[in-house]
Parts: sequence; structure tokens; C-alpha cells
Amino acid sequence: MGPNGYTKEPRGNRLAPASAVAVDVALFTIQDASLRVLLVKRGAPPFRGAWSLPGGFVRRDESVDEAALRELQEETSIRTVYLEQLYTFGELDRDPRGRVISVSYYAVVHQERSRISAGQQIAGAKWFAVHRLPALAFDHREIVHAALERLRNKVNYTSVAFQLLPKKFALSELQRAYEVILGQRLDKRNFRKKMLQLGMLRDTHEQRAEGRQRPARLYAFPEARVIKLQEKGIIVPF
Amino acid sequence: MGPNGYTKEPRGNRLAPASAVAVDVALFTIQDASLRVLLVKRGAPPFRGAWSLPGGFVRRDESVDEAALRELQEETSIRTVYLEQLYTFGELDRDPRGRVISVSYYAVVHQERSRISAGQQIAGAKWFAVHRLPALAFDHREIVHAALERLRNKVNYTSVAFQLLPKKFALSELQRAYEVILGQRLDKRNFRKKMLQLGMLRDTHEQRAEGRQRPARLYAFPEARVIKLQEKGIIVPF
DNA sequence: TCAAAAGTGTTTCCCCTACACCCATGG
DNA sequence: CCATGGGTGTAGGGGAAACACTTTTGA
Repeated sequence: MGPNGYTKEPRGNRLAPASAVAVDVALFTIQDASLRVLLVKRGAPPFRGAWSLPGGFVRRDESVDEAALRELQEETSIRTVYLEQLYTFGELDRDPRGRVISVSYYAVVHQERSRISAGQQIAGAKWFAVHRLPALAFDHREIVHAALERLRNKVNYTSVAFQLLPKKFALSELQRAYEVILGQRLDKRNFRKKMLQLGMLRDTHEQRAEGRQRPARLYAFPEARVIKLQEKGIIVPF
Repeated sequence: MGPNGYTKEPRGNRLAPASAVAVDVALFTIQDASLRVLLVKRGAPPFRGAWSLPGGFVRRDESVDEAALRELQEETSIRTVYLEQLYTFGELDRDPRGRVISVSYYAVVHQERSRISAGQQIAGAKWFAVHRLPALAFDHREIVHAALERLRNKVNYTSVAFQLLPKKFALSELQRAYEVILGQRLDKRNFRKKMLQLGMLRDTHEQRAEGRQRPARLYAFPEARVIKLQEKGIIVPF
């Protein structure tokens, strides 16, 4: 790399301008019946003391996806997450210090893992309810909103929602996850009908008694990966 | 910017590694009843002589969106297009010369404008039918496929398809556009019914006689921008 | 026996689909 | 008058939505 921000890795034979490339990750989980994002407190200017998404610069020896995963792990010690690229923010003025292009991601972990990380969590990292966000650094509010919109869409025709649940879960848990993501109540009978109609849920023949009520039947979702469930919208009509 | 690819525009107080950031644009149009992408012939290694998407490096004084638009205009002299960011490709080995992160876009122009550009076109730029692509440089085949998928999706619930047509058009033209994008025949009566049900088409009360057949009624789509048409899928059930 | 959540079917309505013939024009 | 695309309606089926009561358990 030469002086003045030009690198010798051109397309053609011209010199290629270099930019600082960062990743920012909106990590979602469900806690206490609300959808939450992980935020970290900035220790250095600009926006010192403000909350921001976990993130940092992409290194020269890692792919952008790897950088997103690394940043997440440094902040949370969470290993298994669903991580998906969202959008690349490339406005000139988005970082007061100069030109930083940010590739944003969103990620999803289930309750247990997020609680573990809450225990081991680095000082200054905290879960916030998505509808009660503090002021955020940079354009991170925009990123959270884009991530939420994407998640709300994807929940309709993919199996992302299962990423928010433990391996074995009751249908009512699943419904609550959908309700929390979509921000609306769903009809219990229709919800169960549709979910069971998918033919993807495995009945574990186990039950879980939780308090003084009828025990819930536990199901498992056999695919570890996030898959397309249907062509049509599943819960909220598209 | 310092030596060895590190810049002084950090997040925190650490040095930020710099990367070469490029944009690549898949520009679509309809010509001769087929969906086409604009490709340019590479004049320099690597992939010298191979076809690739129009693109190039992002400059320090422009946003990433601006870079995409600029590259498109340098190649085509087209001014008005619908341009949408697609995905950021950040694998380490995607460019044989080293680390280049590419922010990909897709764009859509209507027939007339694309023909104008075909006339004024820079040597070595050519429209290719999307199902008859030559070997492409870098991961550009992947980008074209991602763009196509996005376009096929968006056509269902937004007004992108109108970007492929002139201001005044017959319903049969519109249907042909949908068919060409989706790669399937559609029922004429159902198509017209749905389009007119949207309540978005303005009847211009003009007709166009084209050959020895009944003249077609011309419609206009009043929104210049691409908008959401419906929650549910419009043409192909979602 | 009661509180609290689990579990279970049916009817209605609307939208999507399939499908075939007449119309207006230029040659 | 004929070839070519323009233009039109309806019936049937399937999926979505609305809706209320019984079951099981622990306290």
C-alpha cells in the first residue's frame, strides 16, 4: 500500500483508493417477553459514553463475514448464532472522523445463550428492548430499524424464529416469539394449525409442567439451519 | 493515512485497517422480448478480455451509492435508473490481486433509454440475455444471479417492473415485462384484473395502433418512484 | 375448587385460478 | 375477409380469519 490512502491492488492498472471498512451487528434475543438488542457503551470518542452496536474494523486477513462473527464473539462469548448480512452504509458523513463504510449484520440467539452471555458479559454491554432504545451512536438507530424490518419479514417465510428458542419448546413459546417479533397478537388456534400443517415440527413426546397449569407438549425443529418454510407468508399475510 | 494499509480514521483510538472497496452494478433492461444485463469487456488483467459487470473503485470523496451511479453513467450515459443496493461480497479470495470488497447493486432501465445507450455505448459494452451469459470475471455470475432473484421477488410487491416500460404503455407490454422477468407465462385475464384492481394505473385515454390489429389502450403509472404495491404477492403467489 | 395456561374444529369469506370467445384494425 | 393481438366475466376451490369451550395441573 502506498502513501495517501491508495493501495496497489487495483482493478485495471490504476491505483485503488482504500477505505476503512467496519462491521456492525444488531444481535437480537428474547428476554422477559420482549425483543432485545445488545448494545455496548463506547469508551472512546466520538460518541464517548453513548450506546452503540457491537462492531469494529474488518482486518486484512479475514472476510467481512468473519469480521462480523469475530466482533460478536469478542463482545458476547456467544458461539452459535444466526448471522445474516443486512446492508452496507456508505454515506460520507456517517462517521464524524472521516470515511468509514459499514457493512451491517443482524444476528439472533436464543434466550439461554443470551443469558449466559449476560453473565459473562463484558462491562458496558447490555440488552435493550427494541422499543425502548437509548440514543445511539453513528447511524446505528437506522441499522437497528433495518434489522428489525428484515427480521419481521423473514419470520414469515423462513425458520429464523426457531433460532430464538431452545431445542425443545412449547407451541405457546413459539407463538410468543412470533408475537414479540411482529409486535402483534396472534390467534392461538390458527397459529397452531399453521405451524403443525408445515409438517416440520417433531413431537418429542415430552411434556413440561411449569407451575400450576396443564403441562405443555414439547416440540423440536429438526433443521439446525434457517430454511425457507413456504412460498406464501406464514403468519402475517405478506 | 499511515504505512502498511492502516488509516488514522479509527473507531476508538486504534488504527483502522483500510481495504479497497469496489462497486459492481448489474443493469437490466428488456430488449427483443428478453431480459438483458449490460456487460463490459475487461481491458486489463486479471480476466483480461473476459466480460464483467460495470464497476470500479469507490473514491474517497463520494458515497458508495454515488460510486455505483457514477460507474453506471461512465459506462452507459444513462441518467435515470432505478438503482438498489444488493449485497456486499467480502470473501478474501474473490479478487486474485488481493483484498477487494465489492458492494453490488442492481439497476433497471426501460427499453428506450437502454437503446439510446446502446447507440452511444462505449466500445466493449454489450447487452446479454440473462439466460445466455458468457463466462464472467470475478464472482460476477453470482452477483447477476443474486440480482435476478431480488428482481423476481420485488416485482411481486413493488412497482419496479414499471421502470422497464416507457411512460405510456399497453397492458400487454406490462404483462410481457412480468413474464420476461419471472420466466413464466401469465394468464392474460387474471393479470389485467390484478393490475387494474391495484387502482394505480391511470388510463391516458390514448390508444396506440401498432400494425394490423385492434389498437391498445395506453396506461400510465403515476408514481415516478418505486413503491410498495401490496402486502401480498401480486403475480406469482409468494 | 380454582386459577392459569394448554389444547382443540368449524364456518365464512375472499382471493386466486382456470378457462374461451368477441372486438377492432390494417392489409 | 382474414390475421393479429386487444379486450372481457364467471364459477369453483383453497386458504385465511374469526371465534369459545374443555382439559390438565398445582396450589
